[in-house]
Amino acid sequence: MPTIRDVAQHAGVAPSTVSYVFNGSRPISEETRRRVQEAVDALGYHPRASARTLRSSRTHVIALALPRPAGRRNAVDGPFAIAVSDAAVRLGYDLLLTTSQDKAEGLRRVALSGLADAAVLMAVDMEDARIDVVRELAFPAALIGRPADEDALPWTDLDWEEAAALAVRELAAAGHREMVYLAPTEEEVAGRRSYALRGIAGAARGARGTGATVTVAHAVDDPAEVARRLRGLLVERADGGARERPTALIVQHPSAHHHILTSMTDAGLRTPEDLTVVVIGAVPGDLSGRRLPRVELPVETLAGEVTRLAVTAATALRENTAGDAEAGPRLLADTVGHLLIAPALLPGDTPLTAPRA
Amino acid sequence: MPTIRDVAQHAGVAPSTVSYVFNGSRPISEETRRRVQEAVDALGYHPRASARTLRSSRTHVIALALPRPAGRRNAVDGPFAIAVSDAAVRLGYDLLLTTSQDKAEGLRRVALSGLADAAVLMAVDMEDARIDVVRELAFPAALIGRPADEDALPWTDLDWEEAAALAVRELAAAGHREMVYLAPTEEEVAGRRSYALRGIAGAARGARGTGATVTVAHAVDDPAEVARRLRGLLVERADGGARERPTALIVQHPSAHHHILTSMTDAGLRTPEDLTVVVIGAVPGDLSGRRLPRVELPVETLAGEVTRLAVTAATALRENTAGDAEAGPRLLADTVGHLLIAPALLPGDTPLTAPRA
DNA sequence: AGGGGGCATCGAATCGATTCGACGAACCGA
DNA sequence: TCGGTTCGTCGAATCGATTCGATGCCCCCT
Repeated sequence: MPTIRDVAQHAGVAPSTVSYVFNGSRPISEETRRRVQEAVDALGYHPRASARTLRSSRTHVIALALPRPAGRRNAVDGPFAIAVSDAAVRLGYDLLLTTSQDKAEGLRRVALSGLADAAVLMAVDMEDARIDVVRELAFPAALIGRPADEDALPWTDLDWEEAAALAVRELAAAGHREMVYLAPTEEEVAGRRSYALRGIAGAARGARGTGATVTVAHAVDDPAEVARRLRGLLVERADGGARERPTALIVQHPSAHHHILTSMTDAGLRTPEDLTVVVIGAVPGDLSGRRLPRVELPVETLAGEVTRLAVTAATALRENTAGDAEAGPRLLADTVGHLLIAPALLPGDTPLTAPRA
Repeated sequence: MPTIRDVAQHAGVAPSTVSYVFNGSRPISEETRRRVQEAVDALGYHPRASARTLRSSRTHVIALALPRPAGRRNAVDGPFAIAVSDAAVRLGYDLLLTTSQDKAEGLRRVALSGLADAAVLMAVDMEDARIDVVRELAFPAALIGRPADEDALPWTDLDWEEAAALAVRELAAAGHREMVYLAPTEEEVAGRRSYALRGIAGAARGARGTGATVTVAHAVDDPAEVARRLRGLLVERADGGARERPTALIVQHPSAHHHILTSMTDAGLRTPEDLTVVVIGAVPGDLSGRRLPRVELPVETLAGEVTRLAVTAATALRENTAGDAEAGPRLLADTVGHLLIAPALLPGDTPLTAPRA
């Protein structure tokens, strides 16, 4: 494998000159540039990433920290990982995928061994151990998901609260009085997953002042069990009919999106005849069955923005901490900012209007 | 950030001694080992990956080459990527995710710049440009998917042909005479995707000698269109009833798995009353609706094996080419071997037996 | 004619680990 | 007591780039 010395020799210049040709940090004459380029082509030269990194302490790699709570499979992790990778490539970075059972361990190792310039943190909890890790190490990072402490690090997220509120408001405006909010699983709520708590809060907020009532139920991964819960809420009516029968269902759990129609069929319910169904957080292009009204999760947008935020943080840290050891943590704290994506309620094949009175 | 020199100084030994403590390549006294360990803990030392790599030319990174044909979203890519990452971590490697529109470009860059020790290639076509790239560069690689040239590189795959044949045979044995094989999309067949071609071939093979007839139809991503095709094949009967009505449906397209039940509902078909449905290549735990009889795609197994193959190839190449420049390509050609996973037909909630005569 | 200032390039130091040859000490057998 | 091992450690070279100070050259202005 040829090195920069070989190229220099072949072109009749010094190695440093070849380096300048590559990264343009000093002026180079057109003639020299051409000769170097010829040598590069002739020898098939490609710079060794490790040498480059060792000297310049830049890796051109972004780490994606993907926590993997044992056994759980998440429908959105994969698309997100791929979208972040695409975004990174567009910005001239490669992506290192860090999955570890222990949420913080892999991330700490990657940061300490200098494998990446910045990190993107997925599936953020309200209080997330990884946030403490990157702050302690003064490692540039950006989050997909809105943490409780909004000023700790740059982040971007869909405005889940407004998404849920929007769905409730629109359904109320269309005449629904009783709705069911099928929220993420109880485990996710107990784990203080940001999007789960905010979605539920938004549903309550959206109902306020409309006169509509929203009952929160929790999803499970098993379609049959979802069907059973739906039946309990919508058909058998535990309260014996003291309240009106719900006419709208809002589904936030990603794994339930896939099979909600099947679960409804199992429960003996049809849409839109018996129930208007709105999906929140649908992965674009991933909707099973008929196109339901929905708020999509803007995967590409979020991935693009979070990657940009991470790169910006890395750049800011590199440029502003030269010679100032204290600047790092301070900088990460108030750098770069946040981006909350406003939800849009997309129409489906079925209307929002309430089923017959 | 402390370096190996700082640790050496703190422990009162030479840097080389610290290195030996870390990677155990020479005997170290218990006393020295303890002192070094203390210094490491006291200073919070962690070796810099780039320096390590530069000197030893080992990265402890595996690249995952994930081709992204523009616009197509694949339900299995994400789970595979995550599973390969898990497997890599278990073997002491990190995973670099390489997605590029142009299938070979990212891979070539990663190999040439020495970012990884080996590559795992996903979504392999029968003839795949990336195979030529890694062979040309003598870069250790293993494939998920069975290429036409089986001896070019190590690979592992589900035996799709046998999976389809198995499903057909079992259905025939249960009394079905006419079946529909809902295969991957026409684009995938035209692109010579390995699993698509082999599945279709297997369906034909499985029918041989059983007296059963298998009609191949192609899936599409749009559930409504799938419903229309099912109706054409199973209800409206283009041939005007010259043949018996199909009683079994085998679904191989991963995106159709999600919504096959909804599509059937739309087509006015029920299972098992009207039609026995078998799914091939289901992602474990991802089945929507009732648990249909199925051959699962052993994602964890395949990911684990392909990672092992890639690491083995890297090790073999490193150990056997010392001083022998010609050995590389030759070694990759006949090293390590293949692993074809035998399919298992898992029972669902519904039996395989034919609907009423 | 002489001095000042850019421009283009060179040479050498440097990043932080690994690895190999050498060397002192301890131990063994003859 | 002496030569030969073995064990544990050291020192120095090395991997392949980047980066900075120095330098030569040409041009322009006074």
